[in-house]
Amino acid sequence: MLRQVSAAYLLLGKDKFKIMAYEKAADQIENSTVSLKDLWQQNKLNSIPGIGKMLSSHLSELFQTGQVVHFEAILSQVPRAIFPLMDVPGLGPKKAAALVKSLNLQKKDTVINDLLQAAKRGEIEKIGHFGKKSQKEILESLISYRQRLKNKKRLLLSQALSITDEIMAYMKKNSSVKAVYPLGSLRRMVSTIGDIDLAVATEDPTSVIDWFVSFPKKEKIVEKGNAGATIMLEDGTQIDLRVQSGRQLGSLLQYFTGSKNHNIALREYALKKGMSLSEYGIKTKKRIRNYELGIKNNYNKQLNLYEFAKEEDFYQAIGLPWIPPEIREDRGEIETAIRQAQGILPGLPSLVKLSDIKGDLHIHSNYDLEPSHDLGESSLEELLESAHKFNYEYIGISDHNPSVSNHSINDICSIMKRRKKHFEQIIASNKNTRVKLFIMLEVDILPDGSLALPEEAYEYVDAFIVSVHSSFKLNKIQMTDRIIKGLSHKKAKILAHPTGRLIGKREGYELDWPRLYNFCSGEKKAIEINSYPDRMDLSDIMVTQAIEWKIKLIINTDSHNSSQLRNMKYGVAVARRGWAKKYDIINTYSYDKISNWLAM
DNA sequence: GCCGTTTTCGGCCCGACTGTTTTCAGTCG
Repeated sequence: MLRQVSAAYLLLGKDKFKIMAYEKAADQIENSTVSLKDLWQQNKLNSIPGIGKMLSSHLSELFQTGQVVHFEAILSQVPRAIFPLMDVPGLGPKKAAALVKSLNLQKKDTVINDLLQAAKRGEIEKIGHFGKKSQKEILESLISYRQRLKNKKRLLLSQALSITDEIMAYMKKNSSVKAVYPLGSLRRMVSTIGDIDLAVATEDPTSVIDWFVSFPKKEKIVEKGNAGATIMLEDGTQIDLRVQSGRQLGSLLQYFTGSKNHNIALREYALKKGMSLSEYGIKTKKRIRNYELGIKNNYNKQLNLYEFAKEEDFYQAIGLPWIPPEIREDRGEIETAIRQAQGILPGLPSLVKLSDIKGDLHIHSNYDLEPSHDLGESSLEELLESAHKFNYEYIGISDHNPSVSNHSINDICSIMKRRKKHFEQIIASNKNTRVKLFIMLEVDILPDGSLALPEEAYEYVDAFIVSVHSSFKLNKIQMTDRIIKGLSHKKAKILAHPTGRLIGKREGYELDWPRLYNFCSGEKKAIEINSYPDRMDLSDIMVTQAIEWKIKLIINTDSHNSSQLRNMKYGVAVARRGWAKKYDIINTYSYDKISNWLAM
């Protein structure tokens, strides 16, 4: 709504900075880690930067009455049909308004198709300031927009990384390419990736750009210039390339890593110190001596520009410590970095690293205990061997519980007993590894909150994980009661894939999170960060919340195959994005320490 | 409209690319 008002203001010729203020408020709300409605209820709307007296009163009105009289008055002065058009790449408020007016497009529900037909009939090129090329571009953009709406999807991080490997290998074949870096949301390790951003250091930009746009899997060249280019692959994925000389690489890496909001906030901060930041370096109004920037010999006299080959030096020049890419989201990292530079604690967190991880407690083996869900594909021996390669101290095998409908209580207990014995024999005879084993289980929490197995069955496990695999549609209260009840068993230590989301397929279920956090915090239950690429569950923002509640977190892979143990890096990425430190994550603990916790 | 350890007035991130202009406007990230 704020964006629509902003567009309307633009068309009505209002002050440019008022328009920007609305855009900024919209950005900040989108980027906010707390719900706007919660803030409103606490009367703290203007705790969001960019929302002041006026906007918070408008938003209060929205929450109270469902609409804002002032917004409606503004929006009624522009044709509504422009707003759907503004979602189409290449069309902004001005072009959308010109098209709607000239072609008399009134109906906002059909405007996309109406414009498409008009383009096909050749009516756009007749409008002033539009030409043949614009018409062609708009037509193509409309078609691909409709296409993408149909199979609308962002890439999973894992998918994006595999495409990126391919194109990076291709780029490296060009001898002018000195180095190539995956940047943007990829470098920040966001769970889903919109487009792929690459930077290349080179002294011969033209040849590198020509090479890039000749990538074999390219569907079309979206744009091409002196500084870079954009191509689109067959599946609609866009790849942006920027090229620059090594002398300016530091500022390019910084700029192209983003996020957009981080960069804006950083530039605003620097500007107050008289420094103007860009991907090329830093410009200052008056000549600053090198030592004031903390850097030597980086002043380019011809361009009146300070250049930085290293990203660390770029941050240092602004007076800040280097900020890890995963937390560059304008969620407080700049303020924290400023405080750190002033010697005020706590500074930026020392984020958990992949090498800190000492084990993985959510792994499915191929031992057939006749479960209601899927078995794993690898044997315990294979899993131990894989864990050994990662230098793990321990793993936990958390197979799905035996199906209840097909077995009597006695059957279940004998299956569980057999499995325990089988695992213990393997461990006893396995001389190849010192990886220790926890015999665990992943137990369904049934809709009424009871656990799937009878009490006697838990005698044969060290501890177990609980999770929800059915009845996702319970209401908030029922679902929260259910999970808390399930977690209340003494041996239930971990809540697995806590939101139940499947990225792009299923939203998480309704849950009273503060109540669950409070329970887990008090009862010392751990919440899982599930590393499975389409789960990534908890999300980064919820990791931050859980840490604020002093909840123990554990990063598991939910592997169904020994090769999936390597997915741990995705869960670690989520944890890092949520500002998790080593000791927020319990599988950084030694075997003894985690063993004690499991037995608690 | 928002915001403030140099400001309650006077600023507001910065640059690339495209198409249509004849020096720039619109859009994007």
